[in-house]
Amino acid sequence: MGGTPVVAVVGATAAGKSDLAVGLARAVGGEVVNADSMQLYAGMDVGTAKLTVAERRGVPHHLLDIWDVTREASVAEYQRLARGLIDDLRGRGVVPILVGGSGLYVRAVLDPLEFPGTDPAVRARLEAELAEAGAEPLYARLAAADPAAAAAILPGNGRRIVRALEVIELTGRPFSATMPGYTYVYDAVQVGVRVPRPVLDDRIDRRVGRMWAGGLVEEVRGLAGRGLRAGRTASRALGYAQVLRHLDGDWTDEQARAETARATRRFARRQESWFRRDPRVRWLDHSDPDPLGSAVALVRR
RNA sequence: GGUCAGGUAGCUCAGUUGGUACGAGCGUCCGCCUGAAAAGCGGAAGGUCGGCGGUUCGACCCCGCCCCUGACCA
Repeated sequence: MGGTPVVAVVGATAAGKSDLAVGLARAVGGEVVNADSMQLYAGMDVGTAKLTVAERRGVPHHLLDIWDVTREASVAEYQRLARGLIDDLRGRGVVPILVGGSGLYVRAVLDPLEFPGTDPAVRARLEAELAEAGAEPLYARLAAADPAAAAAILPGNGRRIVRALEVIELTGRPFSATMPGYTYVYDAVQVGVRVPRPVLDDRIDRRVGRMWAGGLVEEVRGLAGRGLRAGRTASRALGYAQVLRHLDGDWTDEQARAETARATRRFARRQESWFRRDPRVRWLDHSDPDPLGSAVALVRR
């Protein structure tokens, strides 16, 4: 604690986080730290609505384009990078402005989350078992080994069951299946950006339209040549997954576009429910005539 | 004007040889989320079964008329 605060701009996709962050950075002497899991990938620009250099208006942006699309994402790795960077910025008296809609990533930075290690071999073995036998037997094993974790994880969620079993096997200790309380590890303030559903849905629609007009299909085609399909995380990104299906002949261009918009709307709902839950988020009122001014006030307190 | 097909959840459609709609997918709303998180998992709310009459102990399923949609014939 102490020193410059860490600011986080959160909210659903297309709500207007990026622009607000740039304005905020210019107003309080800050630099932007990306907290969007997909903008970490180099080459994924159009589909992630990454700000162009011009749109960044001179504000340094960190943690963009640092991963190759073939690499699998990792919250733990992101946490290390982001915290290192934040310490660095604060040391220089710069206000770190974390911006992104990846809720878990934001919490991994601001809250005391500790990620137990991982082991590719163990993981692969459990995943193979999941694919072959389904979640039931794995869940039964988890229930026996760690009742508390099993109680907190739904029986059908193979993904979380596998991770829990992996942690137990690796550490010999129970898996913390529930999030810690809302406690900051830094002096921090989260600014929430949100707009009414109908407005958000409309913005999403138009944004997806702009992505298509802006060459998303070409971007994906290019990335496909650089191994996008082999990227476990990147290949599933909104827009990218759908265009890949289009390129594979499963969907028409129009279907891919419509599916992208639909999936994005659904994603935005999940983001809202994630951030809405955090009582510390200071939401900007949609009708606020001067959202930037209000955000600056929240930061300066 | 005539023939045929069809009118069941917001949408696309199942379904009951007459006995309280077993509905499904999508959408909507809500919740969960500790190394894939733009991922993954779960819950809920929605139906006068086109309208009116009739047959029947009982009709969404049978009969009649009407309305609407589509195709075809004139």
